[in-house]
This record gives sequence, C-alpha cells and structure tokens, in this order.
Amino acid sequence: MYKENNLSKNQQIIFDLINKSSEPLKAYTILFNVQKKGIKAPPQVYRALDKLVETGKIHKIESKNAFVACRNSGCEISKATAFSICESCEMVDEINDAKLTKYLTSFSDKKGTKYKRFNLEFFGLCKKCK
Amino acid sequence: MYKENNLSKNQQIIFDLINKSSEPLKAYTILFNVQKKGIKAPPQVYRALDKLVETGKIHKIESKNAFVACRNSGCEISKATAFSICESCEMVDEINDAKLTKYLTSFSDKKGTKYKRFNLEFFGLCKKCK
DNA sequence: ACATATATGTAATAATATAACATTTATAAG
DNA sequence: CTTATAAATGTTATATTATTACATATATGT
Ligand SMILES: [Zn+2]
Ligand SMILES: [Zn+2]
Ligand SMILES: [Zn+2]
Ligand SMILES: [Zn+2]
Repeated sequence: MYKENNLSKNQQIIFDLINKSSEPLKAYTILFNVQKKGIKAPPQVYRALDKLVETGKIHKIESKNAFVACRNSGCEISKATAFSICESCEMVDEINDAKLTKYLTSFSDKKGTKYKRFNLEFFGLCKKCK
Repeated sequence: MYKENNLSKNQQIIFDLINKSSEPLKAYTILFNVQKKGIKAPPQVYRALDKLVETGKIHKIESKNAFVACRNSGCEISKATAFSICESCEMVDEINDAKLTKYLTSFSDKKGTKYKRFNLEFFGLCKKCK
C-alpha cells in the first residue's frame, strides 16, 4: 500500500524543529523545545534522532554533538556526508559537491580497501566571519 | 634554553598509555588506567587530552569519543586528519595519503571558500573483518 | 628575586546518551 | 474482523562524557 508520510509523530515533530533551524541543534535543546508538544524524556528524542539519521533526513555533526537537516536531496542514505563548520559563529553548511563525493567514495587506502561510508568535516571561517 | 621533552608529567603518562594501545581509548578508560599513577580526577585527564590534541600528539575520533596516538609524523599540527574505522571490530587506522591530503587541503567550496582544517572518517570493514 | 604562564589537585556539577520495561499504535496476513 | 508481528511511544532510572570553579604548585623568562 502507498504510504503518504513515512515519519511517525515524534519523528515529524523533531524533524520539523531541526529543519527550520538555521543552526545545528543539540539533543537537550530539542528536548526543551518539544516539551510543549508532549515529548518529555530523552529516550523519545534520541530514538527519533536515531531514526532520522538512519534514514538520512538529518545528519549528526560529530564534532558538535548536534544535528542538522539534510539539505541534499541526493543523500537519503547518509553514507557520504561533508560539512563546512565555522569556528567563529558555529554555522554549519552541508557540502554538496559531486566531484568531492566521487573522489572520496572511490578512495581506496594503501591496502586497497574501499569504504562504504564517510563523514568529512571542514573547519574555517564562514563568509560573514572572515 | 633547549627543552628536551615538551610533555608534562600527566601529559606523558596519558600519552604513553594511548600510544601503546592498539585501539582508541576513551577518557574514563584512561582515567581508570592511570589512577595507579596518581591521576585521580576527570579534569586531569581532559586537560592532558586537550593539550595532546592541540599539539597533534593524539587525535580524537569524533564518532567514538575516543583518542588515538598520531601515527603520522607529518601532522603535528593536527589540521588534516583522516581515519579508517572498522564497523565490526572498532579498529581505527590513521590514513596517511599525501594525495588525499593535498586534495582536501586545497578543496574550495562553491563560494570559493577554503578551509584551514579538516577531519575525515571512513567507515567500513577492516581486512580481518571482511 | 620576581612576574607570569603553565600545570596540577580536588570537589562538585553539567551535558550527553542509554538501559530496561510497560504500553500503544501501525502494518500485514489469514 | 482477528490475530500476529513489528514499530513507535511513555516513563523511570542510570550510565557516560565533559566542564566549572577554585586552590595550589611548578616551570619559565627577566
Ligand atoms: Zn545530506
Ligand atoms: Zn561564521
Ligand atoms: Zn596524525
Ligand atoms: Zn575489523
């Protein structure tokens, strides 16, 4: 049967919040902001986050323990992610560069091993902060 | 005056532990293992870790909140790091690939911005686990 | 000897994340 | 519709990771 919307209630609430945020959100910031919607405890937040990461709707910025909505319609599987992170204002942008993705996806190390997933974080100053 | 060894006592103890480990170590694992040497509290561990990361002697594996010794004599500044991480056995290897480093160091995004630092984590299966 | 920066020791607490278990809701099959 | 199964939710407690704050000590340069 055809499924109109694949997000559950909590997942949708949390996705909406992250999606409309201009900056990465931390789990407990999310928790605080969705308590008015009935989501009261950490596990509810973390479970939704896990699912959203798993399906590529959001990504975790590992160096910040924070989450951003995916801005790249081509990466539902979340296996090839790259971000630019401003060291001054904390701004994060998802990088969508086909050449970069191709280069890294096809990268093989000295033993010839290839990898099925990567995450790349660039750090510097954004345009505003330069 | 000439300085023989640039690590303080706590820094040296903690570096030695990480350096002889075959796997990434977490802060509280480190704490547990150096208590016999007189390091008794988290701030002592985290301060040493911060300094060691800052000087490039160790690196933090962000996706694991764990630390490995630098195996790449050329990256004292810790501004261009890449790792391969086995999803099965947790093994981590630092990647030292001049071409990759060059490619990423000279990468500029669509707005022409260049970045002064990056961290790249590849995920897959190591030779043993394949 | 003095000033300054770096490192240490210690207690308390903050921030991030998971375990465990009961219950409910959605989906699919018979 | 009924039943079986999987997915999601609610709730309490706890585990793990990291920092604040403040007192003291050690190293470094003049
Ligand atoms: Zn994406
Ligand atoms: Zn900025
Ligand atoms: Zn290194
Ligand atoms: Zn392995």
